[in-house]
Amino acid sequence: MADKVRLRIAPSPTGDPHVGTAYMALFNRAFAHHRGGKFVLRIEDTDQTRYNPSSVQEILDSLRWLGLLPDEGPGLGGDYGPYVQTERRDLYLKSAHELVERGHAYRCFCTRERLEALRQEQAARREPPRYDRHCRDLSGEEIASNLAESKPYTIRLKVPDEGHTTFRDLIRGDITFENKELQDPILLKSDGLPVYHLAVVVDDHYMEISHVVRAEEWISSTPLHVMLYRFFGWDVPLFAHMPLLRNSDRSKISKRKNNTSLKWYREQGYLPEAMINFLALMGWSMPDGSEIFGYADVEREFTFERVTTSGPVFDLVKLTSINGKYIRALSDDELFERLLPYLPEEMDKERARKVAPVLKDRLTRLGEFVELTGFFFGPVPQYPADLLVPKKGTPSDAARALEQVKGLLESLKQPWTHEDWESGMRVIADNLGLKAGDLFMILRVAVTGSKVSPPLYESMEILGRDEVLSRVDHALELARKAS
RNA sequence: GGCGCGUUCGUCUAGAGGCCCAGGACAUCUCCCUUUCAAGGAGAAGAUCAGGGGUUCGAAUCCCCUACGCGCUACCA
Repeated sequence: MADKVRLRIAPSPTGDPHVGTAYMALFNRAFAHHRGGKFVLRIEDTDQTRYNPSSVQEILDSLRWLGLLPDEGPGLGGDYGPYVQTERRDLYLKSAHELVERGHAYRCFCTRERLEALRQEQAARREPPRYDRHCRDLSGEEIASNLAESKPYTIRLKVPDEGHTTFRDLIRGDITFENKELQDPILLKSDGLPVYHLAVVVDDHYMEISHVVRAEEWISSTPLHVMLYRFFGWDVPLFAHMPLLRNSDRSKISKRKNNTSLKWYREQGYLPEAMINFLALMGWSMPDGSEIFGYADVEREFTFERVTTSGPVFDLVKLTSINGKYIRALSDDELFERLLPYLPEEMDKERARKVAPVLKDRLTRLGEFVELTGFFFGPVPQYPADLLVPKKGTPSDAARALEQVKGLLESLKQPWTHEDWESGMRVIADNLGLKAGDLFMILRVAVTGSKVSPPLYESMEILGRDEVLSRVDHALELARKAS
């Protein structure tokens, strides 16, 4: 066994970059780098029907965003390329035929129609669907004549019908399958492209992958892979099957029941470091029990012994909570910088810079900033007059209060801070028989258009005297009309 | 159906025979702080460790059975 440590992720470019890809990238990369090895990206695009051309770039973009870029891969260089499977087809073709020559595989001329009919018969008889090995023992003449007629064929593995295959999983221990349970799977499709099982083994061998770390869903096909390694006469890598991320109903995580696109998380304003932290908590834990930690910690501490065997539910609520913690840990300047990509072009950036710190404790995603701060950047949103009315009061109470507040604010010159007007406000409240809180609430609604807002003092200071006064005027008018 | 992998608070998990009548985090609830909402602080509630058998002086931890969940069972990956 080569002493080099090389790990890989092998996503299919079939759609949006998947959260599961990030999950696997995290642990593969952390382990590889922990051991001073390499982390490789390989694109498994042998299914042309599901191929999506923009996908490779998006996978790369997402990995870069998360800080999980591979050392080798398409567009990244490396000595084991090409890193895209369709560019390696000759290798699979050659390998498959090599297996045929050695008697471990055979050409299958069965048509899809025959296979389909077979499946239906089996279903009708309530038998498990499996290939009947129709072409396994074709005579030399039959094969030759089929070939002469250029009948399309696939190549199938000749699975021994005796014995069993065992492999060691670094997370789960030894796993054994009876060979007779395996069908003769197709290795090479009739279009000459390999099926996953062939491609993954050939590539992992030639790319000198030392540890195959992938999702649990691959356990069932691992004996097949092990068989291939042996038939080829290659060293078998080490395997580790990570638990499968789940929907809340415990089924395998899916687009229908979860946001699986990394693009979505980025657009929503989840911080990459929060994403990593959350993903690392799925099926793994720090030896010291800490729950807020970064990629460097994972890289330093990762071991397969600490990986859980049961599939964790992907809980957006917890992710969001972690995200909030990371946002709060940002300095004001950092927060503003991070916010920039989420702000509309026409937004006043200097004002946004002042607003950001005020929002820090209230933001759970960067993408929330705009909706939470609209009143800072445009007119107050429409609100009904009775929003201004104190709990046990009337519209005319509100109007009276606003008149006095207006007078107070007008008497102040710029620049102004809340120290300038706060005591005056309390006097007004006293005079009107209002609680200070009630009066502040009237002002809050006048200034922000809502009973729920960022802190009043800071908001007013950012808005400035003139803007606040005009909003108070507007509120006063509203209250008077309603009186 | 067959095969495989799993099963500790609602969720993520700690736990590798006695430290556990099970600890932490998120969520929930209460209180404090407070001009709202948050944030922060302090508490509460929440798991007969899936169930049943063993092994052992002693089991969440080891073994067996059952149940349940999930995965695979494609010329998808």
